[in-house]
Amino acid sequence: MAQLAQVIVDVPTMQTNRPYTYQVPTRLENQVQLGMRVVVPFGNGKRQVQGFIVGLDQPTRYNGQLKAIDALMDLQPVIGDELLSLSKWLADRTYAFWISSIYTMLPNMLKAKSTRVVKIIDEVDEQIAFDVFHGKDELDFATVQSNPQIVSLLLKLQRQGKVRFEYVVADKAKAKTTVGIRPQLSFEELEEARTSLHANAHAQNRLLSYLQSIIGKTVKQVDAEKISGLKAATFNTGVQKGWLTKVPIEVYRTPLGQEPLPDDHHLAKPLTLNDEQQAAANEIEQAIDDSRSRVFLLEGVTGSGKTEVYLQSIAKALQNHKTALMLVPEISLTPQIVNRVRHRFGSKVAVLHSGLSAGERFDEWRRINRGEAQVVVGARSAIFAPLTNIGVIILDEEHESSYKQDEAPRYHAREVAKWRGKYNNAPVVLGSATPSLESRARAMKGVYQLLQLKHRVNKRPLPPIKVVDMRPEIKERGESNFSRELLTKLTDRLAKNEQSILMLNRRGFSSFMMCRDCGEVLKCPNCDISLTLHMDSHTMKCHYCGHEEPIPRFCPHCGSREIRYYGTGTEKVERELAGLIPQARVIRMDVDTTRRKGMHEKLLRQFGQHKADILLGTQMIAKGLDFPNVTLVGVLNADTGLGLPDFRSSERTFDLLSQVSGRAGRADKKGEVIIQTYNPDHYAIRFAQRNDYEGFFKREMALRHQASYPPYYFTVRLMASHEDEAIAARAMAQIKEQLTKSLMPSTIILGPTPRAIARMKRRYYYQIVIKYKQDQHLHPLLQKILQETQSKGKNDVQISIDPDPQYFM
DNA sequence: AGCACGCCGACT
DNA sequence: GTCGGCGTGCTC
Repeated sequence: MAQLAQVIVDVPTMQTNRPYTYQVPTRLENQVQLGMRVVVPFGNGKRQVQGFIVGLDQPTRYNGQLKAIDALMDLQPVIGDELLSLSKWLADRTYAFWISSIYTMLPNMLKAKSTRVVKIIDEVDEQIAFDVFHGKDELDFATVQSNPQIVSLLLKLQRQGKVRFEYVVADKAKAKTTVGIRPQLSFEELEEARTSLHANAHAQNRLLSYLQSIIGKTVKQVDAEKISGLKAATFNTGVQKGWLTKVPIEVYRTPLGQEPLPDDHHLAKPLTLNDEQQAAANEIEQAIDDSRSRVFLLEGVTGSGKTEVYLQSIAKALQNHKTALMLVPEISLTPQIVNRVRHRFGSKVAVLHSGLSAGERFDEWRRINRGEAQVVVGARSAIFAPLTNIGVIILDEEHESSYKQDEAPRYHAREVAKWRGKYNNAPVVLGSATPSLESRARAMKGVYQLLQLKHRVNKRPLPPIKVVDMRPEIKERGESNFSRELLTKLTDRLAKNEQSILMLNRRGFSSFMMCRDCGEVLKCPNCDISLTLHMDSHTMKCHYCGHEEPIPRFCPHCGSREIRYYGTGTEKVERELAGLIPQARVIRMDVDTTRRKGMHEKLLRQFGQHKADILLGTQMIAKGLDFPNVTLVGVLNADTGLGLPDFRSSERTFDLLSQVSGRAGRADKKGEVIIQTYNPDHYAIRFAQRNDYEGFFKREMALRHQASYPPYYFTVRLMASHEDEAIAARAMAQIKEQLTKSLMPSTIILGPTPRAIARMKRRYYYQIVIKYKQDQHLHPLLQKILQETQSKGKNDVQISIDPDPQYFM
């Protein structure tokens, strides 16, 4: 009986989200392996698609005629056993297509491009041959697809049997190569060739000697030229005479500034740990030794030396002949941290981040896949690095929301890390100065093991934080982003030739209403969550329960007319600053000034070289920066984030303020922090001012408990969209009915409500938020809803599901 | 996704 | 009568 293979095809729809069975042709029987890419026929006609082998020799219940695999795209599997089962789990967990989660784990280059080509097989009209086919005998269908006239013409020609549609699955995965030189003859034969040379053919004579010295080897031509001192032309002559051949040699693309460091010399030595660090490291290293899949929460204030604990844990894993994976939020994946790891572990390190080109990314991936790199540092998607035998997984800044992917598959890197930790029997270390409430709560329950670093390595106290109330400022001086106090301090730093960092909090740029007199933010009477301004309907809406009210003219709290929506931009602030302190040199860092590749690093380098006095930026400057000459940090608007319709808004504000405060006074000079706010008494700001994580945690937990939010409840968000608002709304109403019928009474269903941006890309969005403690009906029910509402075209309601959403907006 | 099949309106 | 519109259903 013929060998069978189960294949997941690259057709991301609900209907095709399952393996299809194919026959393995005899010629491929010895080569097929799980996790390889294949080209398979799929559907009517001659359509070909890329697929992945996810099973071999499993019985099939399919009664129809099986088709055969056309070709294997790989000699070695591109997904190992671990990642294969992870992909299945991921698809299930996040309600994504299996094929989508497979692609999420792989570099883009492994996604083959499938093109349709129209080939002329019989004489066609001259005019058509010229106009449509440009005189050639084939045509890329994609180039004419949008022209209905040409499309129908081609279809007509197809019916007449004059043209044929063909499919080409083209692999984009190309290794970069350089020219290599290999002697073609034996030592004696080369010697023989020497005798027939002209007496004055010195170069050829030298080439023969050189070739004799590299018998049986392949040398890059660039190196060969350097060593032998010969020119390219001489090597070409050698080829002509049959002395040598040129062969491609695979080389890795080297990202700029990431040239491999040699392993052998002056790798940075481990630093000496203090008692607290040592205690934490001991626990982690013990777990590595014992191959225990324990989760640790490493909670340490800024400057407490978490990174050194990470590095020594990685060293331990390597010592045990295992590999290590370290995740860092993209935003803090700065050369500073990367270099620290690379200087410790040299060429064992592979780095994955968004700045790499597709080719560079593919090469780093291959280095890992081949076992040439044992330490991986990267952002979110690096959690899928093809490491085997992982000894430890580290997530730095585990509370960062960027660990959650906000498009399908909507996975959280922390959850994937825990899965891989379990699979590999390896500990997972979650590190943060301000752990997420979820993680900290688990640590309190003993689900995670809490490791605390309470003291800073240099024993320096954290900089004092002053909160400035902007309400009287505005009253006395009118519109300004700068309080008198902040201006005075900035001028003072300028005089002392010290630097300052100013952060403009861009979170919450969306439109909410706040009173400039009393700081009151307009909230929903039912939900205790800010209302969002909807300009289309001229109303304030609650995105949780759907409550709606007119835009207020007076503050409902103090009656002031000074209630308006809130927000400002870095550019505006920069202009104001130029007017107030014209002599200050300012570097502005936001999405606009850092869009170009390498600009981020360049601006930071300039600031580090003191080419500016003030670094003005958005959240992107809150993390990881370490400039010894910075003695003042100012937060222009601490409270914008508080106005967001998001139950995590306080947590995020607390995190942000804690982070940015750590940027001041890193070295010997004393630092200080100014926080400007309209809500000086808000607990997130108060606790941040006192560096009191513990206090914040307790207070916030109480609020979450009271309002039934995570970590007391799990959440899922369902979204439906349609061009017709009524249809989207109706679909959601029906879904709600289904949910209410089948879910447990303790499960809370909120909505449906229109989303903050109710209309996007000409579609209307509605959402339902489900809060539950445990409900075994939920998962199967959501799967069922997805199946039933499977959209067959843009005329159908599209449903998407977001487990553990980061935002509810 | 892409393609075929199938059932209705305006044309060589 | 047929060409082609897009609703429906299937792809091992």
